[in-house]
Amino acid sequence: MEQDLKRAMELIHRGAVEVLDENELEGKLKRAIKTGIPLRIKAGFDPTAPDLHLGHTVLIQKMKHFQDLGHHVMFLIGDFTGLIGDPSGKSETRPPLTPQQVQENAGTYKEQIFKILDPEKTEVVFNSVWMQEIKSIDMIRLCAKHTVARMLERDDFKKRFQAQKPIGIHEFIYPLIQGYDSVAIKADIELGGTDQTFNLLIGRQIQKEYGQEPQVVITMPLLEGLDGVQKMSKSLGNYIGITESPQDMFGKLMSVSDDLMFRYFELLSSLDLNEIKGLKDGIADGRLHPKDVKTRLAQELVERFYGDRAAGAAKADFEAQFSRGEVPDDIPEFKLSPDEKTIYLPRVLKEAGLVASTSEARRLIKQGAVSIDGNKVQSEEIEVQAPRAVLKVGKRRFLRIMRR
RNA sequence: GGAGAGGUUCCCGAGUUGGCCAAAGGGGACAGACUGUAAAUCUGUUGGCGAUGCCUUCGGAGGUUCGAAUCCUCCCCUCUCCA
Repeated sequence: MEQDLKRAMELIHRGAVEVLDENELEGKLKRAIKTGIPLRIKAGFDPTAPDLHLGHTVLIQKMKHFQDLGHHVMFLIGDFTGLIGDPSGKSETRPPLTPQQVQENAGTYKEQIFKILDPEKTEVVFNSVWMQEIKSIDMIRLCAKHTVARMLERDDFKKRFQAQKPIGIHEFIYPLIQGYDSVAIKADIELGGTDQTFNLLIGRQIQKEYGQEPQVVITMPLLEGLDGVQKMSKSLGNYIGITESPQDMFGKLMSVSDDLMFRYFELLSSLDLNEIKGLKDGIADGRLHPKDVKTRLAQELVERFYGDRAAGAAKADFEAQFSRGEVPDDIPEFKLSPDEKTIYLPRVLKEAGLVASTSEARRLIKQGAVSIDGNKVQSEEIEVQAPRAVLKVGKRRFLRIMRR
């Protein structure tokens, strides 16, 4: 019993930022071990963005830990709260998703999360199920359990309030509903990113109001995106999606800064902290080259989603393209008619989707960013003699020109 | 309901005695040099168009004018104070 508890506490704490409250967690775990009744673990997700990225996996890995410890993991899809949009300053009330869309998104979610979680042990729930039924008067009673002053304690609201930015009343409802979800599913523990701390804590309070034992809140760090500063998110475009190709995943990982690489090691890899420290020291005293260490990270993560064969291939492709400057095999093609002797490059680049506009193409040509078969292109109108030629724009955009 | 401030290009933010404004500056992004597709640094680009010009942009719709982001009218939205 002591052994089990210790093991559980260790695993649960790995990577976690905060556990509120430690004693309550221990109490719940003890009870679960004693009675054999698993704890109910809640984690909520937005219904509109079923494109999971590595940032999400930090949380999903933690869910997995609980699963491994034998607890009941509930993957909550906030299809009702999704209509409000989590307050972030720019979010707005969103048009309702149709039941079909919700189901589709849920299906996509499942495909993705089951790369990590055990489908047999994961319950997927939708908060529209109980929120759809709630009566207006009950909604108002729910609102009555919180005050504006306390709502304004939330960092995001506080900042906007002080900056005189608009705050919609409906945005106050979001945390309340999220809290009510915990009541509805009788959550013992809720997991979330540190940005969710406020919402998660409201869950505790609301549960108490409804006569339940308050959930334990465990927050996980937010993974920085590729820029190394802002949190990884699709809308910022600084993400690595878990459904991206092994090549893209590998390449994006190789492009992160050395500092960020260690953050990724810490939050995403399965290496223990001592090993990571060893790598860091190795680089510091020159025994290891940072690039090799980064390669190891990229390989491990690609392997997790695609297996070692694909990871090896991704690595080989990467080195061929960037270390040796070779042209990748799998590049888009553009077919010329046999009588076309010269081509107007901006048009071709635009039609092939390598640039957004002919103006952009012209600028890039002027800047020396475009080459054909390794030779820099000087003019917009070029002759193509060989039956096939490779156009390159910047470092990673390729196009094969072929004759029909 | 009343009074005031404000809505500018991807973002922030100049510009409102009408022309010199496709619109300063910063950020981001992209490209070039240097490299390890790292960081840092330096340089350039950053509405569209087969293009020394033309077209579309400054919350929306009209109007004044040879000419409007800049002036007038109405409308929409945000914030502050008062009630």
